[in-house]
Amino acid sequence: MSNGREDSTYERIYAAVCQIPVGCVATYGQIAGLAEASGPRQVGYALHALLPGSDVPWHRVINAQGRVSPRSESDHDNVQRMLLEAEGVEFDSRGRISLQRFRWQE
DNA sequence: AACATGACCATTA
DNA sequence: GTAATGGCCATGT
Repeated sequence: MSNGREDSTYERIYAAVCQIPVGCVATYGQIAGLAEASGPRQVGYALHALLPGSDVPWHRVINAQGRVSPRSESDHDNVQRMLLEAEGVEFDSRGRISLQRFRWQE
């Protein structure tokens, strides 16, 4: 455990993900830049560690290919697509998102 | 301390 | 357009 205030890299990543507006998506590399993370790998790692009981919209984070990243369990990726569709994000016939239209641009 | 793993990205074929 | 390789760094054993 740690003290009440966490200055970990994860905290910055969570904050960046929370900043993503509804109906938009962001890539791991983009989050890494906003969160000042050392690399996109740590973003994915942070999200994997945050899964249970988090108010962070992790489903709005996708990879640079505009696709949902395949994680250990195949169930979760299906959920992510459903959540995005519920927020207004449209998927391609192959389950791909048009970054040109839905990518979060500050 | 070292090794192996991981929800990635960019380049190359 | 897809598939494969190397490099990035933090985490757990």
